[in-house]
Amino acid sequence: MDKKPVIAPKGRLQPRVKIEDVARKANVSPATVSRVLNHPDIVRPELRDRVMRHINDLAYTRDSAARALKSGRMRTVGVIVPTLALGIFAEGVEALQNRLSESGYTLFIANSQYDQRRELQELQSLIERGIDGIVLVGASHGRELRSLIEQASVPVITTYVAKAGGGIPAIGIDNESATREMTEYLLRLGHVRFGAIANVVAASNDRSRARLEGIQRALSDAGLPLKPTQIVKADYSLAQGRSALRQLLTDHPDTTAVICTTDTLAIGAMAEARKMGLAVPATLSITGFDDVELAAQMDPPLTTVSVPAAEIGRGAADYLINAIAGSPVPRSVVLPYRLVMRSSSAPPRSSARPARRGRNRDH
Amino acid sequence: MDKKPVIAPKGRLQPRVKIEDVARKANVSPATVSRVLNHPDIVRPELRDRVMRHINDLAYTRDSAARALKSGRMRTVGVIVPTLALGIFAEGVEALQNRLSESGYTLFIANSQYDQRRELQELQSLIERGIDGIVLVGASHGRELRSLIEQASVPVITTYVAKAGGGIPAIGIDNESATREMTEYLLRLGHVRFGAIANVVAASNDRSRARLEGIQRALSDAGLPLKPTQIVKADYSLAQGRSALRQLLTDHPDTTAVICTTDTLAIGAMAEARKMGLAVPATLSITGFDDVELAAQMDPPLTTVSVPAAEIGRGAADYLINAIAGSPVPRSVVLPYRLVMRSSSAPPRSSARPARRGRNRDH
DNA sequence: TCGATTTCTGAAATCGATTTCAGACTTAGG
DNA sequence: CCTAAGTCTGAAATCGATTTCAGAAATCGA
Repeated sequence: MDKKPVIAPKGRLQPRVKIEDVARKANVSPATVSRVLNHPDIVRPELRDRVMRHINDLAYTRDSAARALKSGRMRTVGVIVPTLALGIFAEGVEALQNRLSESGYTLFIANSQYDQRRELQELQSLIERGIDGIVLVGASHGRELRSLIEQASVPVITTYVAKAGGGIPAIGIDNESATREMTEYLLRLGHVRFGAIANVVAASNDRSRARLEGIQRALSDAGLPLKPTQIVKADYSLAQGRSALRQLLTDHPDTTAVICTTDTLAIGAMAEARKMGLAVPATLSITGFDDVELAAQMDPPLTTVSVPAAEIGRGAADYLINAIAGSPVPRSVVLPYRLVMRSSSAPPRSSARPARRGRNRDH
Repeated sequence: MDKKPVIAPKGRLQPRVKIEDVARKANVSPATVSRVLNHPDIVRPELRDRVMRHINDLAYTRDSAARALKSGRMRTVGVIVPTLALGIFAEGVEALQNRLSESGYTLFIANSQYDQRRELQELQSLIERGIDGIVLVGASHGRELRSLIEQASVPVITTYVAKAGGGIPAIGIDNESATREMTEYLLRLGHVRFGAIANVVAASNDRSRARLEGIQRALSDAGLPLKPTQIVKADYSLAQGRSALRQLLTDHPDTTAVICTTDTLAIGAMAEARKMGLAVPATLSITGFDDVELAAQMDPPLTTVSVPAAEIGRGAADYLINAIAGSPVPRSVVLPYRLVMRSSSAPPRSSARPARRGRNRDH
């Protein structure tokens, strides 16, 4: 009664259909079957159809290991993101996968939890798997990682940043410039007393660090440099946004504008502001970064910076596909971000100097 | 001046270090090197160390394609999710990847956009890649897909549901039971006039369909079956939650409780309720499903069902690792969900019959 | 010291698909 | 009708690591 198929202990139970089986059935050589599959145009149509029928009949699929061995190409790309919990990374990965899939590539995924050591391990494992290309996130990558990539001579691109060191090409936005612009916008509205909430705790989060620098630079240039207590460092979470705002307003009750380096922090800050009875934007302007789906639905809708995550993912895919094929590729791609002015920001109630025009609220 | 390394056009530029190179350097045969790597214990220690040194010197890593070809094992698992945009799937995938990585497996990822045809294509592609196991989502899978899996005799598990047809094992929660409980809770609070907002538009979203059925069943059992106009079908988005609520209240202005099949819809509904000047929960109770991070931070915090996504991901990984190794595996695993009573739900203002006790608000 | 075990190591076959090379067949031109 | 050019197809080598099988070396007992 050996009816129930035992789970194959070593090799497969029903020996896989091989190219030779198809060849025999179709009365041709394995070479011809291979040609039908790989270069259909060089096989006589009627023969091609006949072989095709048998391929379908037997439900034959090529063994990718054998294929990869012979061709040296795995048709596989790997991506290492800090985490998938952030919608912005998930969106990028999804776009990346979709574009790769269209070109017959399959995507390995790994996550580093913002830990450079883990990133290195995962990369090692991916390289051993013979990936043809690798997508990273951010600009902070250790020397070891770079030399590993170089040694493996695998095309690489890093994402979500405008440039990265070590000769690694990048595709993304200029984070510093984005917050600089955002800050300048708030300055133009008439704000003078700022606070910043930044998730710069994780060592490898260069993006948020760049964003914080953008804020600082703009304010320094305006002659209003931030004091350390005007900057609250946080981890990434909504709850941290809440506590950060509370702390900020404890130290500086007269703050009129709070710039956050992520929407999550900003949303947390807004929730806390509401709880503290502060009207947004009347008494407090709050801005975020990322433009997550929820940002537009907040009450009031959140002023933020929109990051073209899907475009980044697609761009990274295209870059690698070209690089793998040996086509020329750009050094780096800087994508435009978009400042999205919504109603969580407005001129301060009692502006030091009156806003330039009467109803210059937003937009 | 051929200094700048041209991107390898066909094969690798610097020919990969092979096992034979190591063998030659160490003055042994390739077989010995292989043994050092795979069965170190059967090689004389001093020889083993010598070979090891050369392996490190040459930075040799095995070609995984050749290895997979010979052994028939890729040490690779694939997952197909509807989308990564939903935090709940992203969280599950992350946990899945982490657990797999610990066991030396690498994860292929693909997404179906709730399209069964795409799911089938991606699966086909994954199977051709020789994956050792596959993780799916949900219970609606076409016959074709099931026969493909059977034919490939690849271990499979489906996630986020308590059971699936076609002999596919599952790990997840009982969605129908969860909404049934949620509905019964609202009934106990004294609600009589219900509305449901369900994202059942996508053909393959069996989870939300099960959730809707749970609501319907509970209300039928209570003698309050939902009329078709009391059910608003939506796609998955916050904006749809808004418009759904508006439509629901247009048709049934006296509704006191709205049950949504996802938090996103519920959050949209809450936003719209606020805009319409309806107090939540005083005049309208709203509940969600998923317990996304934001749910607890809403104002008022959202009553919802918590789904153990990370546990599902880990469980799926463990299942496959065992199944691949030939170890015995459970038929299915039903994980507990958790009803999280927060303040978006309360007894109706003018309950048909008074709530059983005076201050039976929630929890 | 010699033969019998036991322990290690190496030669060679193998996994399955791809591709070169050359041969067989078809078609066109004279 | 025959040769030349062109079109297809098949035999066999190849990719790199693993593993069987058998032989060489080392160990042990007598």
